[in-house]
Amino acid sequence: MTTHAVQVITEVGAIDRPLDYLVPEGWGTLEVGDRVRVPLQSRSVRGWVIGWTTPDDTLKAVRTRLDGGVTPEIVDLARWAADRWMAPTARFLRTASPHRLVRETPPAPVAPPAPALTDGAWDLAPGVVQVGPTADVLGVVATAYQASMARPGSLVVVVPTEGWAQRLRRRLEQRGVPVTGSEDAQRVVAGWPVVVGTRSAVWAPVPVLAALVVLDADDPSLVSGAWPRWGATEVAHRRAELAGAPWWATTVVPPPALAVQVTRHETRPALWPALRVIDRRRSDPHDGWLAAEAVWAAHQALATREDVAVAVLLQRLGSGRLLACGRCGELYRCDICGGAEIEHAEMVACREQHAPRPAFCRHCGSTQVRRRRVGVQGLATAVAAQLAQPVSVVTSAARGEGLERVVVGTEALWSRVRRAGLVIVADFDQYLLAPRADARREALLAVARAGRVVGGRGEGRGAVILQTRRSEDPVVRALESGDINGVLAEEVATARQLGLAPFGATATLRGPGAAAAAETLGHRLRVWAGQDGWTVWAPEGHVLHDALAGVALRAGVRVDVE
DNA sequence: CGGACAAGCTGA
DNA sequence: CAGCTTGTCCGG
Repeated sequence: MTTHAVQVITEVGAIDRPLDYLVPEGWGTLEVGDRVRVPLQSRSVRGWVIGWTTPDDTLKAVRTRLDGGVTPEIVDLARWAADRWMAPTARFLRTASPHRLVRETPPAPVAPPAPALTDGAWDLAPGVVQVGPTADVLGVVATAYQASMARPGSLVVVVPTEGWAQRLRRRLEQRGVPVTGSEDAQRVVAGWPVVVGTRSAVWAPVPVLAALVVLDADDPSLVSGAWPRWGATEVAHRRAELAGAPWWATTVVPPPALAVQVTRHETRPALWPALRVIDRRRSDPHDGWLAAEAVWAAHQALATREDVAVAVLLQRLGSGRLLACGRCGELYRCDICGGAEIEHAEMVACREQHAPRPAFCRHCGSTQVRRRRVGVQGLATAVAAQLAQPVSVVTSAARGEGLERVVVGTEALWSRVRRAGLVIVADFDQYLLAPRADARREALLAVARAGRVVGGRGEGRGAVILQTRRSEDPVVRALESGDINGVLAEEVATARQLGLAPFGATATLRGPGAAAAAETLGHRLRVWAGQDGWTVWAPEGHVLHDALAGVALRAGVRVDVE
């Protein structure tokens, strides 16, 4: 059968519907997913074939056929994602399409048995596996590789960072597995047995998908930072479903939406780091930034480790402000939300202004207030003085060349420090009291990341020190025990109560037209104003979706579907 | 997105 | 009423 006309999605995102074009005589067939150049008014734009249609002599003809197309399966996936995140299909097709042109395709090797890998397989049924932070998840990859060998096609592995992808590729190569990066378009299109890459790798246009793995599925870098805010874990789930392929995901601190999908727990206390909690209400107020016990532990680590010995973590840059009682050391916290209170005129109140009140300590009644200004730079100076050691500062802005043996920084330091003898979380309360819904999860994640750097509990391993004024907090208690499931269950319960994902759906409207759109939606759904937009809530995803259908993709309104 | 075209404003 | 800006529409 000869194909005479095709439906094309163009790169012009604002159109976001297929336009029909004739296929010139003698071209043979165009396939779904092929890239083409087509005329559009006076322009010539690129696009993707997404289907066939009946020819009509009013139609214009396809100009040229281009390299670098995708598979029909990816076209389906992109259309699903466009619906899910209310964004143009072309956005996702572009993410999926090879960036460099495919010249010639080398034949892909056949996936060989790799005993050095598969002997370590965990033998898990497909699903979401909760693991401890220091677990070696190569066992999950091995399980998936074994499963992929029993089927035609490629195993695609998605990890949060490029560094992790490189290390994983090296380990797989050493075990005799033919592996390629997702950026190597030639090999991906040729159907290499294993493809490893970061977020966008979930779109890798391998000819046939045999199995899929997402490692650290809860990592925020698996969600796009820019609009549309699509998440690789959800895309992976859907892609595996569409392809009928098994998929695995690992998670250390699953958010509620992922926690309810966990099918297996491979976590135990030994996989969490050894923890020391220093309650600063009970330590000497003259100690300075680091409590005496933390200084002592730091000197121990410096004496026993050659490389980076001590990493001191502080969550935020200059902006963090906390009030504490000048007499008993109790923190000023909101009665209603538990968030940190800061000064507003003559009163103190949390960031949401729930219950402004005069400044006095709830614990001891003292009106003596100590203001604590928090910043990495100031902390670094103080730590250098306390330890009498040179200190490196690592933030997302400032990342020096070589590192001293003591490193002070924000979360950005994890990208520089892979091993350390000791991690000191200078002010764990900044996590616990952060005015955000997932503050407790972030707190757990911070310790999980620290754990990866110091190792699990055991002889000769490092430790994590938490400096806090809330040693009785359930999060601190859970981390001490090495079992966070109680806290995770609480988070799920809270999400259920508040109607957060997966028990409800929210989207944020931004841009000049957002206020008007929010006004209209307010008749049917709950709508409230946030810091930089309007949040719309519905009890179910499809209700929200139907309501937003008229708003999304309209000029002046940008919709972020969470 | 970006071109086409209509409607509105300005100056002589 | 030419010449320019601003807004709305629409593409195969």
